[in-house]
This record gives sequence, C-alpha cells and structure tokens, in this order.
Amino acid sequence: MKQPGKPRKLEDPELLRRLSLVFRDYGYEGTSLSRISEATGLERASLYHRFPGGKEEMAQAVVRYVGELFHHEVLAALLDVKRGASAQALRGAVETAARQLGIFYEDGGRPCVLDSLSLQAGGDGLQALVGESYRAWQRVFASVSMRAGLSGSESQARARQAIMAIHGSLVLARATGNRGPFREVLAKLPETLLAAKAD
Amino acid sequence: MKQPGKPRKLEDPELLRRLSLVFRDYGYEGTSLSRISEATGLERASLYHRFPGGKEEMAQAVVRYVGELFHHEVLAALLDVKRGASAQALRGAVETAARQLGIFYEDGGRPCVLDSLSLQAGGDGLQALVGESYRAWQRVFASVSMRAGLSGSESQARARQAIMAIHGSLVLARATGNRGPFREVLAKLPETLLAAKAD
DNA sequence: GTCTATATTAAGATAGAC
DNA sequence: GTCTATCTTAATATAGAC
Repeated sequence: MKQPGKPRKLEDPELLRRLSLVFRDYGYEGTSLSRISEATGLERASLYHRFPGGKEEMAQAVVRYVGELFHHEVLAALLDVKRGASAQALRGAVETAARQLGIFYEDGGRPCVLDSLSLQAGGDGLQALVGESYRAWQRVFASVSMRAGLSGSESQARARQAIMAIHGSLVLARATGNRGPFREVLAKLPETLLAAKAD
Repeated sequence: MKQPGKPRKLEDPELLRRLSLVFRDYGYEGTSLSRISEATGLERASLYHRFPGGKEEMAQAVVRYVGELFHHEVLAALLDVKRGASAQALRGAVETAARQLGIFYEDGGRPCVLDSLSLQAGGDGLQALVGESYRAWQRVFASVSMRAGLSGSESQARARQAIMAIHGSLVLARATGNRGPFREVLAKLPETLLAAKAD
C-alpha cells in the first residue's frame, strides 16, 4: 500500500553508487553539493541527514563503497581460486579479473575514483582510506603472483607494476582520449602477474 | 632610482611558476582565486588584469608554461643528441633525462600538473592543450627509441609504456606515500626506451 | 527520511582610484 | 600594473515543518 505523503528512503547502495560517479568525474573539490543533489535526487538537507559530516564524510563513504565493490567485482575472481589449483585455472582467474577491470573502468573511458580523490583535498582521514584501498588491491595481486611460483619480492614488484600500468593508462586515456593503451595493459595482465621472468 | 609609489610588475615567468604550483597541487576546481592570490601575492583584480579570461585562461597559460619548462628541462637532453651519435651517447642522454624527470617531479613527491588538470573541469580548450602536451612528450620519447634501432610501431609502444609507467607511479606515490616505484621506473627508463626486445 | 527556507561564507568577476 | 571596494552568484551548512 503506497503512502504518497511519506517519501521513501533512497537506499544506501543506490545513494552511494550515484555519489561515487560524481566524485569520480569531478574530484573532491569539484564535487559540489548542488551536483550531488542533482545526481542523487536528494535535497542538500537530506544529504546532511545521511552524512552529518558533510562532503568529507560522503567522500569517505564512497571510498569504502568502491573498495567493497571492487573487491566483489574484480578481486573476488582471484580469491576464489582454490588452493593447489592448476596453472590454467589461475590464468583463467586473471583473465576474468582483467575482463572485470575493463567493465569497472568502462573500457578506460572513466577515471579511477581513488585517483580523482587522491589530490590534495579532503582531510587526512580520506587520504588514509585511499591509501588503504590501494594496498588491499596490491595484496591480492601479489598473492596471485606468489601462487604462480614467483618469489615474495618479485610478486610485490609484479603487483605494483600491474597497478601502475593500469593507472598510467587511465591517465593517458583521459588526457589524450586514446583507450588503446588501457586495453593493451589488460590484455597483458596475465603475463605481467604470472609469467616467469624473461630477462 | 626606486619609485615607492609605483608597484613593480610581477614578471610572467615567476607568476606562471607560482600559478603552476597551485594548479598542480589542487587541480582545476580546487584552485580558487583566493589560493592563487595568496600564492602569487597579487590581489584578484590584478590577476584579472593579467588574465582577462579568468581561471580558465590561467590554467591554459600554466599548461603552456609547464610544457615549455618540461621541454627545456627534460626533453632537451634527448633532442640534443647529434645524428649518428653512439649508442652510449644515446643511453647517456636518456639517463640525463631520467635524472631531470626525478627533479621535475620532486622525486615523486608531487603530482603531474597535466594529470591534475585532466579531470573533468575547465573548458575544451584546456583539455585540448593537455592532450597536446602528452603527444609532444610521446613524440620525443618515440624518436629516441627509433634512433636506438627499434621499429616505428615498437618505438611508439615503448614511448607509451614509459609515459604510462611514470604517471602510474606518480598516482601510486601520492596515494600511498611510497616513492620507490617512481624511482624504479626512472632507473629502468633507458632499458624501456632503448633495449632490444627480450621476449 | 525528505522537504522548504534560510543563514553564512566563499566563489568568480568588475569598476575605478593610484 | 596593482590596489581597495563592490557586485553577483554559488558554496557549505542548519532549522524546523511534514
């Protein structure tokens, strides 16, 4: 039974999803409450009701939300590989993760929200959250390289290399409009994380 | 003879240098005229006298200025190598460029202003200028690889790879505070641009 | 939980004196 | 060329009704 007089709550996941799009495209300083209000359909007062800490709290919630989303949509494929699985299974998981990365970043057409939010802006709490998201990502990538038989330090290096290449190609894509490098980086991801040293 | 009543002009290079620091650290939207006024010592009205087009014009001037600075401080070392120079000379030039890159980005401690300004903000003119700066950089890097004997398409790929790695490591450095990857990318720059294929 | 209305501060920008 | 003073709009944030 619908009650027209009682506006129903905009649920957290949808609110956070819309919030994340604004922060991703405009960065912390470029994200005004007017833009947020427009993107979410909520008036400013409602936003403060949900996030009493204002914009800073919204940004922190976005980083947490995107971190969980990334975990489920990208990293989960890598963590689901059973212990002692074959090399083929591991490679298949990395290929799945690469496909999911392509979807997550809309084929290189959109910036990484962590990148957008890591500019000098927002409080120290926000910066710390962004740093932790990157480290979580790195840990999962490195664990995959380890399972492919690479050494601990080499695995860390491969994980860093992969993450750097992804972000570098995203920077290039949004600066020059060329998404080719991003696609290439994803295509080479299995090799980057798994292949034995060539040099 | 000093004329105390006549305020002397803040010369263009120094003005642009200070402007570039603000845009680099805060991005386009985060750079308010108040911050600019504080950083340059000029009042807002004076800034509009120098840049009638306001913030957008200032940002465009910064991109042009930084482009020229980068050309002189980093790319010049690569362009100065004489035709038919030895492989050692070419490698020495790349090592010099890598050292200069370290200085230019303050050992990875500061973001790239092109990166900061490429977020969805500013007009199309600004975006176009940023894209052109990247392409100029890529052309010079690729020409170095060509002179090392690599094919045209391979040279383009190496240049892209180097630029992506630099920007990826800068993103990582500012997000996690770890400058190690940036230093490593610079150390490997000669190999990246010059070495014959290992795979 | 959401809204309208409002307060307060800071934003980008201009006019005119020196 | 730089300044003080001012304008207009948009920013963050809060109070109180529904």
